[in-house]
Amino acid sequence: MSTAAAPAGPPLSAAQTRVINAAQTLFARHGVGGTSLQMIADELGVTKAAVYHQYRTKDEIVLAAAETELRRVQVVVEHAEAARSTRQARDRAITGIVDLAVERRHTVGTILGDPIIVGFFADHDLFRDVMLRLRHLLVGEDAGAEGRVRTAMLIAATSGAVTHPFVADLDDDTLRTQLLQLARRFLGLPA
Amino acid sequence: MSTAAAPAGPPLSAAQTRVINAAQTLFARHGVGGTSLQMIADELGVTKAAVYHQYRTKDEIVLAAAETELRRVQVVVEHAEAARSTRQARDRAITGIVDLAVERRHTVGTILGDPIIVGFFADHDLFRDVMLRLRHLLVGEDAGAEGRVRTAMLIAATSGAVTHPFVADLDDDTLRTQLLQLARRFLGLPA
DNA sequence: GTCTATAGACCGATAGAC
DNA sequence: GTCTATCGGTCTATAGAC
Repeated sequence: MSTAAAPAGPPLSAAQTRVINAAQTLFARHGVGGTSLQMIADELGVTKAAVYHQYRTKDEIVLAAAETELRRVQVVVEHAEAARSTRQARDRAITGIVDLAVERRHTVGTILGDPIIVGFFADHDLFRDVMLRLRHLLVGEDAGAEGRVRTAMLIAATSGAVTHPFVADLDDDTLRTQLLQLARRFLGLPA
Repeated sequence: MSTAAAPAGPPLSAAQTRVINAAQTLFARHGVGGTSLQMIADELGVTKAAVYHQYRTKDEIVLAAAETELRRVQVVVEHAEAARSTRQARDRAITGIVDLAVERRHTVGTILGDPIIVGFFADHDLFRDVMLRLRHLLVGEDAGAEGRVRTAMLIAATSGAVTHPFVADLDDDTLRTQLLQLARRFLGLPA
């Protein structure tokens, strides 16, 4: 359905994956700027030097953590693009991002909203590519300001609502059901 | 229409207001954890000691910055509660938060989403009070999970969408018009 | 209300042994 | 791949002069 973009970087080693997982947890809890390499090392039970063996700078860790999150969205987009009809594609896209937001409700919102990561993504080719493809799936060919605002609202609503205190005591299934239903309605789709 | 809550704290002096304004700008750009007192002092053209003369700790600055933002929402809520009909009240609420989000599109999203500020608000009485009253205005008496998710989505969509790259090149008026229209539709109101 | 100067902890990052 | 030890710099916060 479209030329698949190359992955954002080489696959992560097991040790790198552990570093990124710890970093994402801490980024969500303290923000990117409030998370130190010492905290990441402590979370893993190793020393800072061991972390520096996997990544040469903190910025590399931040970028890898952001791209790991982005790649989850990329997978959803590519699965949707492989659908047989535009109706099914849109359905897969909306279900996929809702699932992702609920599954990662304690991390996704805060990480993607962090100003440092927003800055990293501002000139990030893969980020732009994935977002454009997601928008195409959700609202079709560029519908001007209305389509852009609508997509931005849906993405912000989905990834942001899951961290709101109002929904803190809802279990994952309830949250997912409600999010999906309201997201569909927002796009003017049949429930 | 309801018992007005007391303000979150004493009014700010002119010097304190300058500190908080500088802090909010930097929080939005670098995150709360990534903003130092030195950066705030530099932004104001004074030394750190001068800033410490206004606030005794960095936490006090963070809290005051968060409460300043919260109080803007409180003003919107109280103006809406003073309406003569529930229909007018809901209209004022939705218009007010959209206006607020657009007016402060470069700060509001990142500040209210920052994990450190989310933590401050987790046990914050005024925050809870204002959010509950806002929910009551938007979706009426507690409608269970559906009403909670709906309110969380609308708040996240409004405050989060304004920072999304998709809308970066839209002028304030266009953004406000589209946001308002889509927010109304999301609540099932006539356009 | 602003300054200089400083204390003590922690920051990101590196060197080199095992 | 992990460690100890260390570098220079920045952090929050305070003391005290003007």
